[in-house]
Amino acid sequence: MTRTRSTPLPSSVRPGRKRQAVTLSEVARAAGVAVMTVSRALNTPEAVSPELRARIHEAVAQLGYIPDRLAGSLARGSGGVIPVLIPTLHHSVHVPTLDALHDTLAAAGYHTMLGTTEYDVAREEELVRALLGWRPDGIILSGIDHSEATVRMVQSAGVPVMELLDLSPRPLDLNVGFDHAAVGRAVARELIGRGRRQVAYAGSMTDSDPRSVRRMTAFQATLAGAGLRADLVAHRETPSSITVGGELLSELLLRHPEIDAVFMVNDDLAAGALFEAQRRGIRVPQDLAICGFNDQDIAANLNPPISTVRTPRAEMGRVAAEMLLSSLRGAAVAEKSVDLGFEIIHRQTT
Amino acid sequence: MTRTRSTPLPSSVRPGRKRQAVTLSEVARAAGVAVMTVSRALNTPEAVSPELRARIHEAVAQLGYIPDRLAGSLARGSGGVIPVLIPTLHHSVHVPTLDALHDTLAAAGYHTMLGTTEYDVAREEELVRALLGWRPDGIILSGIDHSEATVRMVQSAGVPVMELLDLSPRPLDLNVGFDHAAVGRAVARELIGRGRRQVAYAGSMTDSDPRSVRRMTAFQATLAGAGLRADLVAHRETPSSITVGGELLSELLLRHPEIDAVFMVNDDLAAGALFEAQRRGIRVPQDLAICGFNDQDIAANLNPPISTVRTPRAEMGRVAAEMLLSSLRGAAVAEKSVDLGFEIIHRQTT
DNA sequence: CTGTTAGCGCGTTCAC
DNA sequence: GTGAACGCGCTAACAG
Repeated sequence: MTRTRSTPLPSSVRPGRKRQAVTLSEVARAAGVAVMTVSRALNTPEAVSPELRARIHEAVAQLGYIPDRLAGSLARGSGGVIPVLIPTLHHSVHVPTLDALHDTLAAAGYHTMLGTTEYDVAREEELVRALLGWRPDGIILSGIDHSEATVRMVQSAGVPVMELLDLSPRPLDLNVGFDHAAVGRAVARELIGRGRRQVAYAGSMTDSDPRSVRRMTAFQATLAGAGLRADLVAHRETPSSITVGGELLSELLLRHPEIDAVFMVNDDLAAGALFEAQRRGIRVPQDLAICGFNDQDIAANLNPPISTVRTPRAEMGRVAAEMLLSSLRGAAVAEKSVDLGFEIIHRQTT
Repeated sequence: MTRTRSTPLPSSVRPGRKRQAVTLSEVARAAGVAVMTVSRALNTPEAVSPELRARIHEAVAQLGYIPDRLAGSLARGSGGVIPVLIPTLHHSVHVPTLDALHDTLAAAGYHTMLGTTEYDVAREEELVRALLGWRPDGIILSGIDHSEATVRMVQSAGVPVMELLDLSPRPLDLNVGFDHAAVGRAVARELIGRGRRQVAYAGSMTDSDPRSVRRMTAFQATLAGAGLRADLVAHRETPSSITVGGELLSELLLRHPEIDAVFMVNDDLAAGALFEAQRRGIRVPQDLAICGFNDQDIAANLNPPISTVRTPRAEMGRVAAEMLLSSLRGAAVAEKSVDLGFEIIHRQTT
């Protein structure tokens, strides 16, 4: 019994599968060469004689052949996809990171598969399970808080794993981010240092986002350590926005009219708080200091410009992608974990 | 000659391919059933007896088996990926659209492959060629301006094609967007109707973004049609931002101090222009009317709130994904092309 | 440099 | 309800 049919069915008549694309063997037939030669002409052109190469490329163009990456990846054992799991797209904070990630990976020929966890470890686990099915060359996770199953899966996937946005004391593999607790401490100290005594905290996703929790906890601990109240807090579980910022300040003012400073943990919240203060005739920073977070475009441009914390949002993406790529190239990555830091930008609202 | 080896090599010793993941047959062996039974237990559980199903699921959990989607897709003939090509991620205007798209597709079990064209049709063509290699179930393009090769490729891919963000007189297949020329006309008429006579236009990516070109051209034509100057224009080929908005207004004021209105084609530009006007003591809207575009968070919240154009950014993503999905389910889509419209939001800057 | 052989891991088909 | 064979489209390994 032979495996080659003397008269292969034309693809249009082939039963079952709904595939119709031009295949390698059709190109081979058109060019009058073996399948393998076409494969080589496409993947390692220098290994094929110029004449054949020309004939083959002509046939490829003629037929509009597009290599099947499913088949290629299956045969090769891996195929150039890298899942990127970011927290959310309902808000644009993570866009610069995603952008840098995608840019850098795409430039190296990798395809990005997008997933959003919405700050839910169960959802992350489900996504990881599904995406690992594509036999990715690497995987990029957000944060350092994962379910046990997630950890097990990515560890046994046998590919580089990047944990992004946060710093882990014990990374699964690669890790790029900055220290969110340190942000909380630094901002608290900054506000205290400038003479504030009734210091409030306002944020969104403070329950579900572990990084947010770490910032807040450290912030409160620092206040308490300085003998100040640490319970002046308002928060929402909705994405942040200018509008929400105004509402959070109103809420704070209603419950604690005595506050003289507030850490609004995102610049859009800070902007909203600033506008609300201006509507109420509260002088900023004289009556109330406002500090934002992330150093987004809006912070520097309002009047007065808002003090904030510069975070390495794009850098994290770029550096993470580069580390993953060099790990993929087999280079031993010197630093498995890198802290990209942050910086308090003092402007006119504190 | 037989195709089955009596003693198959353990995967760890298998030469060449660097695959290590647990396979169906390993699960089958562990559960003491045939490969096909495991496949069934996973894909059509009702076709397998409860006892076997239980044994199989146990083995799956035990071994940490994750189905290989490359192999599955290859065998099945298609595999649940949908490429989404958006213009750019260097700016967050397109994020709500991408978010809605991804959300809706993910909920239906499809995986999103991300591509950014950066307003370059050659780059779009390259991306389409590469992404079509994954034998996607559908494809989502931005805009209606493509290279001939792109058109040829997507048309012969035999899958639904969505053109998003703009309206085409002759869609390749599915189409969701709104009329950008109509926006230009409407804003020009609005400004003229409010008594403005020296009406300027300022935008970014005005050369490379065809939708931007259509807005500007129609805007200018409407001014000219009303007997007004249509050459009061400033633009940049960089992404828009608050800072750039201020710079564009400065440029306009330098060259044409007589302007009494300006259409800043993005809300961040409009915000920057407003701030710049405030710094210069120019009264808005008395001395200068400012109209933005996109109705982003910032527009409604500044003081004064900025008049703008509400565009259906998230709706486009949702509707497009839903249309694609119903097309995928074989439902004949009633309307191949849908205009989601726009709305001028009059606030206090015009 | 070119062709041949033997799978990659899974689903379809058709027997039992 | 279960199993065996066969092929999806492509590439690694080995001949020639």
